[in-house]
Amino acid sequence: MIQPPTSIQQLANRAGELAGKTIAQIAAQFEDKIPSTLKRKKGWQGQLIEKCLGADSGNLSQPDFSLIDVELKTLPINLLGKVQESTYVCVVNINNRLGEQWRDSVVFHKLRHVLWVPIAKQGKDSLADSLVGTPFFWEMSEQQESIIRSDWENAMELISMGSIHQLNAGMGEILQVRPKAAHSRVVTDSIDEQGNSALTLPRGFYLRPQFTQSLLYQNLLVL
DNA sequence: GAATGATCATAT
DNA sequence: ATATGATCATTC
Repeated sequence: MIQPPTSIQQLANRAGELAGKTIAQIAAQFEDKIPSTLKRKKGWQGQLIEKCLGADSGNLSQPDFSLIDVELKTLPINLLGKVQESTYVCVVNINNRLGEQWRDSVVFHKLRHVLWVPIAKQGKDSLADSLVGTPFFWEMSEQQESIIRSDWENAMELISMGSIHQLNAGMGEILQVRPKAAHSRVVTDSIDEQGNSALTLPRGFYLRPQFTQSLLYQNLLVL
């Protein structure tokens, strides 16, 4: 068990050690068996990096490194540096904390300061050979915040009106809302437009790949 | 090929 | 049931 980092510098040092290593090299330190595919182990890579860096928040709704308030995100890319997937941020609070302010939201706290760890897959199924790129820190700028805040407020507005059924992945310039559940029959409590209790599919907030791609380009990726 | 909706594993 | 870690797979 690696201790949680007590300073940004300490985290930066640890993260820097990962650059240029393969997943196999990193997993070897923990004697972890590498899955042949992520098909049934979708969170495996992210959790491996968490272990290396000392993330201590478990599944609490707070940034991964609790002592320094930094969130960790792995960023799947290809060898050309192209982002391959959207980035999950957190669950959408559908029937809880309605009326909360942006700066008190989980989205804001998680995205305020993020350590991105790019991971490049070599081929179609070579997890072990995947290369870790140069990790980089990102602090949300005022301009970025205004867009993300607006995306968040628009989504929360619909939900508070009981119109979550109108929410779809096409909305939101940077932050979008998509299903987040074990399968499509899962339901969670919500309210309908008449204010009555209702059931709906759980949703999550995600960052569009276009946005994380721009962050990557701004940070001179070196593999 | 990108984007949306669906899904997988695990911890609490 | 709901939070974490996400990617898969079908549709557009």
